[in-house]
Amino acid sequence: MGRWSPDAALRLEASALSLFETQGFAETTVAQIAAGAGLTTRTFFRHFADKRDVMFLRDRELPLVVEESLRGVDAATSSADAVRLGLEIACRGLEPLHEDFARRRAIIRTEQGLVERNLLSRRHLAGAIAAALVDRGTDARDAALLADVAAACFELAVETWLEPRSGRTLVDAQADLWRRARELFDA
Amino acid sequence: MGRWSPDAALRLEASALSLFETQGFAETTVAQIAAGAGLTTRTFFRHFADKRDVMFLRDRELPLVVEESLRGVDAATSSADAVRLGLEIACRGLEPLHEDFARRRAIIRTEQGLVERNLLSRRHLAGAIAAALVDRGTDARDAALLADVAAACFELAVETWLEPRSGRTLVDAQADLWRRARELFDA
DNA sequence: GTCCATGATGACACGAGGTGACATCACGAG
DNA sequence: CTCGTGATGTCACCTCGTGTCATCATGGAC
Repeated sequence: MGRWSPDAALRLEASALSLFETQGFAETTVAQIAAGAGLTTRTFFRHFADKRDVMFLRDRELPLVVEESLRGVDAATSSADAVRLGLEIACRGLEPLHEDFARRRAIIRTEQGLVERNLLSRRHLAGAIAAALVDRGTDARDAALLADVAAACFELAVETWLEPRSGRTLVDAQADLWRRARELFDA
Repeated sequence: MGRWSPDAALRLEASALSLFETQGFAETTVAQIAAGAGLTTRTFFRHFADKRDVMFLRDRELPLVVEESLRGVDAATSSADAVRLGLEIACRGLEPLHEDFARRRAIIRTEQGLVERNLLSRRHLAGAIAAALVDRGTDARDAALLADVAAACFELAVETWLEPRSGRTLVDAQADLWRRARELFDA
């Protein structure tokens, strides 16, 4: 590997998060972020595709986790239930990160560019879900539809989960929304 | 108003579309787009927030149209059916624009930044739907969920509609997906 | 122990995106 | 005719993001 701290990306993320919180996203320069991590601008862009990307480091593995979880679900389960269960398993691992998610969410909300990037992150999640569904035999079009709905549920669940003093679990909020979706369709 | 052609934005859009098709998005400069429309770079940014935005000029009024359509639906109709019907009405107006949508979609697919921006456009649509639902008495959380699902259906319907030689109507594809979504939930 | 391949980082130059401030110029109202 | 208005042009400027090459510590080959 090399002698350099193996956590350059993490240091950059911490520096960015702190600066964005105090000065705002637009008012913060990539050079400042890099300096805060003891690195240079050029190195920042070796770890992140662009300035916004530093806010989504933690989201990179989520699609992989969900895909993995989904593969572990009994093959006899219906597509819809499989997605619900797979997502539930993945959600359990996120519960301890509540504080971190809340900080990042607060920043994301302040900038349209970050909202956009968050939507892309959500789409990557939907893509992973759809891929896993196709692998277990679901029709491609159905998989895309179901994955999109699932990603929407996930997003709204996160929103509820992060509400100050909501006291609710991510898994719980997720299950609730899933139930609600079914009711809305039956009505 | 002034003597200047009132269609500066349209000229810029046409110039951009043409250049993106021949050279690609990344290889095209805002200065080139502006020159193609007989304008300057500065003027481009008076009409569009950024370089990507020029591809979404036509999407600006869609949320308004959908919101309008949704308000016209009988108040006794269920939320889910209201959204489906409102979207169907709006879709009818888009049918003649098939060619235009296809051109833009082909370009959007080539660039992640444009895909992102397209997701934001879709979110604006969802926001408008949710707002209209809340106005007719739907619970806010249910409205957000339903609007997100509707936007997902719309997106996938557009995708099907634009498939070469699909021969399908946008309204038809939309209805089909809506039906499919219900079936997937019941399974 | 020495030498070398490797991989992360630094240094530098540069094009392009995007904005603020001020000038310009044609039109319509009076 | 004059003046206000609104869209555009001009210029300066900063930041983003990338290509390119140099640097330097590490681990393995010998």
